[in-house]
Amino acid sequence: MNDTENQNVESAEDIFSQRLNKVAALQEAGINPFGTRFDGALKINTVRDGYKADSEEDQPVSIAGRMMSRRIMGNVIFADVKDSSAAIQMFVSKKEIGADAFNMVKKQLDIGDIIGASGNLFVTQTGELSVKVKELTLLSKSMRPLPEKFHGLTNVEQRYRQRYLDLIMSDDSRKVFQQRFQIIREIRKFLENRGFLEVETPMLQPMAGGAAANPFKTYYEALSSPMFMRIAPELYLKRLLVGGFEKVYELNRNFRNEGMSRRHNPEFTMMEIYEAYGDCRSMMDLVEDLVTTVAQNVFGTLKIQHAKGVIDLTRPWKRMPYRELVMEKAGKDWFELSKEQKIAKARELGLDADIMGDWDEFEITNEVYEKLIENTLIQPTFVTRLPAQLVPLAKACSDDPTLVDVFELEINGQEIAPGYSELNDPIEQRKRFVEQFERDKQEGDLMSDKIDEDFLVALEHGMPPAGGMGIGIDRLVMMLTGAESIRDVVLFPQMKIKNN
RNA sequence: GGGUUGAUAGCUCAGUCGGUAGAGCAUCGCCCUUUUAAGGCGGUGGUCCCGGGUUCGAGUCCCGGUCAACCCA
Repeated sequence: MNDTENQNVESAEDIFSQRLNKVAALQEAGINPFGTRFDGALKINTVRDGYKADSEEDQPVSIAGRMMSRRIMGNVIFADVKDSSAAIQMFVSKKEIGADAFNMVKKQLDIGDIIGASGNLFVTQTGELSVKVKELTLLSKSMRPLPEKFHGLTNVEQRYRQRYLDLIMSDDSRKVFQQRFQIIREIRKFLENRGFLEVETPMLQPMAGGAAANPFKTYYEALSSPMFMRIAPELYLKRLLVGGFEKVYELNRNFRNEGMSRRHNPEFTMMEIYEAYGDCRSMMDLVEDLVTTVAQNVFGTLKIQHAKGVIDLTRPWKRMPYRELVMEKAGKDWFELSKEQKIAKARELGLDADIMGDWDEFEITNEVYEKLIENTLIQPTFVTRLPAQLVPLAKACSDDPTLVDVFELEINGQEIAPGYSELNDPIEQRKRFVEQFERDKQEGDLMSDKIDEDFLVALEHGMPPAGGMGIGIDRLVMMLTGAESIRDVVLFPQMKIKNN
């Protein structure tokens, strides 16, 4: 076989096959292409920060990371290496490391390989801080090519399905997730400092209660019994209030068997907080304090830039009764209008009134709220005193039994957190469960086929008055990072299975 | 569930009126000791998302489907 033929055979191979050949060649040369532990590497940002420009002495460093790009200049190679903290340029010269090692780097290494390198820091003619490599160790051969270096991975679908590539290529994307987990850490720290206990309650439940949502259904073989993935931890956390835990929270996954959208993922992270002897006002104070502390600690500011403008989290946040917001939008006399007049007015306001014929009046009012008011609440706003029909698990307002003593925190036109003065009257609670049960049965909702008797028995033993609150962590992260889609703050968002 | 838009090389994208499938990056070979979206010369690489249809001929036109993004419910 002559040289030309050899070249053709080799070049006809795809990239994966070429890399298999390189792996074989490396093993032949006694080099493990999938290396082991590598000690002594500094984080690259530490290396960069530690460089002394005016020093005459050698500045030896050791780094480890992924080779992101490479420029071969004959007998010298420049390569950019990136770790979780930063990137730095390596300078590899034949003179420095010898012909064999140099040829290994030139012929057997690829962009995407994970390497360890040690050498001395210096600055190139063009002013780039670099590591003059004395020793280079292959830590893991990459068998597949990285996305294009300049544009990165822009295919949205692929960024979600192969998140690791997105994380390798996009500093912005990686930063959002680092911020997400910082936010969660700061939340835990904040609550710890205020004496809250983080608890864990069942995700696998015999009945999925605590919210109005469709659960995922599964089956427990050992008990021969259907089970549900939880839609909320609420009813278990309240049992803990009965049990004497006074300040508890849970921060973990909920599951709802509903559609996916820019704002919904079927599994999402929820935090619920309960404080005995508090009410929804103590919860408003708490969440204001919590969110501003977290924003300040993670982002160093209370002003968050969004597509629609700047959200200013500076306290105190606006508190507005629901009815006043509705009257601002739909007229002072809204609540005196008859149902027919309300429908006419709704039509006037631009809503689709044709579908409202068999609605209750509170539903028409709520349509006005949801369609015309909620998305205008960009700056943090506590919407308070909601109609009792909308919120079945809260205490009534002492001065008006048709309203409940709750809030919904709206920021950037989205509901971030609902908070309640929790219902601790077991007789009233039972009444509402029964009403709900009857209503669902009429509507043929098969999911709520029984009442949570265990929970009612717990309440009947006495639950202290309490404030409770839920925060959708994904939406909070969206709000704080300026993300427009929940898929940009969830590492592995749910996707349809793709058959090739 | 409905509407709109999209899917072409590993990645980023062109592809005209229906007539042999293109570029840049990556990759392979050669040159090159301070580059940094390095450069120069020469190659390899395609289930044009899938399945039908129209046509002498389909990446392109028509029908059905899959996946995705956005909007609406």
